[in-house]
Amino acid sequence: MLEPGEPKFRRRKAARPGEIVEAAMAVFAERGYAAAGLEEIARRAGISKGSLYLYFETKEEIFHAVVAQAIGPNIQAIRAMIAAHPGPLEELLRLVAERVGKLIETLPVGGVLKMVIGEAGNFPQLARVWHDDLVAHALGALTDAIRAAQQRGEVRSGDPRAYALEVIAPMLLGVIWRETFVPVGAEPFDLPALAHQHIETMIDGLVAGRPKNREAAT
Amino acid sequence: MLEPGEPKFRRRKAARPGEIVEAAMAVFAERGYAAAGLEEIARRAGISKGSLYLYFETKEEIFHAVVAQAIGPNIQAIRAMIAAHPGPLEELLRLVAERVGKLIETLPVGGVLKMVIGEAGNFPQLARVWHDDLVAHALGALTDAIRAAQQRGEVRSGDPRAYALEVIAPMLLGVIWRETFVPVGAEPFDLPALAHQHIETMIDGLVAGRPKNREAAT
DNA sequence: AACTACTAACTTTCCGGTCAGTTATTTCCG
DNA sequence: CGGAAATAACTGACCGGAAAGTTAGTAGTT
Repeated sequence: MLEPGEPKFRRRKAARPGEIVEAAMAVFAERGYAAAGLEEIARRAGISKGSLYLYFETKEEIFHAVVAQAIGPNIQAIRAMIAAHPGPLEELLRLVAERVGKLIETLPVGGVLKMVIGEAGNFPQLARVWHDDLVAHALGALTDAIRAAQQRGEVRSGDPRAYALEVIAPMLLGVIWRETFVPVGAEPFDLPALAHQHIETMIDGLVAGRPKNREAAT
Repeated sequence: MLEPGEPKFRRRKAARPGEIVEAAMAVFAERGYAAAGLEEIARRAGISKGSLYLYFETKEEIFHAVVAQAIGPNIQAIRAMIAAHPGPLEELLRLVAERVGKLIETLPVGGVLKMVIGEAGNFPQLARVWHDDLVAHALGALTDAIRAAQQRGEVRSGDPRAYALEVIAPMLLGVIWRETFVPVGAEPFDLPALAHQHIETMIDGLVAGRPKNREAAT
């Protein structure tokens, strides 16, 4: 099991926190906060439970780090989308669909989303951070873009914030579906295809003075 | 505190199970499964912890009862909608919007939804029941209606199951929003209004050979 | 040889579950 | 009809296990 010259551990102070957060994200996503054991997080991170406490004070602090880490890259993606949206709304929506469709396929955002939803009652400050730093930004940017398009006469009237929710909801629910029901035998959704189809539907429903597509594009 | 003739408890065998399930639903919805304490459930139900075990074997059984109870009335609502859908798709969609918009305002379905999402990893059989008995029915019925409308040439081509998800997603996400982010200060959505606006948007996007609304209706 | 990242066994706390005893209610008998 | 005996709904103190958190000592590293 252990080679003679093989040390039974290595000192790698710098690399530990990242490894711990990554392992914790996986376990939290699978089990939820309460049912996630520190022993298992430590095992997956390749260290002992005691070592966790060299880098984090409590379990809750690990949880915070996981949520914070899940926010970071997404903020980047949102800023990038905002920066690229001066054109007509159609373009922005298609861009959103493509980016979001790919993001949710790759990043483990689904598991974290489940956690935040499930633990919002127990850790309100966490839900607040997630909302203020990520969700409100994303929804706000989209709302602003839709409101601007309305003022240009490009989009029908109606609550722009509600329109923004309508745009992103199927993708998010698709992620939740994948995490919740697919493991118990439900038919999965092709998320990028869903995103694409939904945006085309919404464009035909939203955009004023535009000939409707007869066929949904591939 | 206690009047002389006032008994310190009453024997009300018949009424207990319902009261327990109702109290448990509230606590589970607030705290999630693991963080919900039997002591608190008992307190809110007006009995002692020991009495819980006169009516349920384990905590998990209480949890199952809560989920089952949350499914029941919704199944009724779905069957009613299916029964009333022979007309054109527009009518069905408006009916769905109205029913769902009202259901989610009144029933505590949001809390249960949170639970099922959050605990799907720990109780797969629960997620399976929820899916098979409720979600798959609802989505399937809507998918069938959309597919039929496509065959009548009433609705554009595309994956009908994805269209069904697109239709219901904003309402569900609105409920999740209310349960997750509104308590920490997020702007709430007017759910019936959201449902109505979304259906009108989807109709304009989905239905073929139909003049588009210029204005979103009230 | 000094330093400290790291481990593993330990302590503490909490909570689901149990049970012996208590009290409201019903039944039965005088 | 009234009071005592029987019944079972109910309580609350207790138990055991699991998991968060601690620490004394070990072993890589410099």
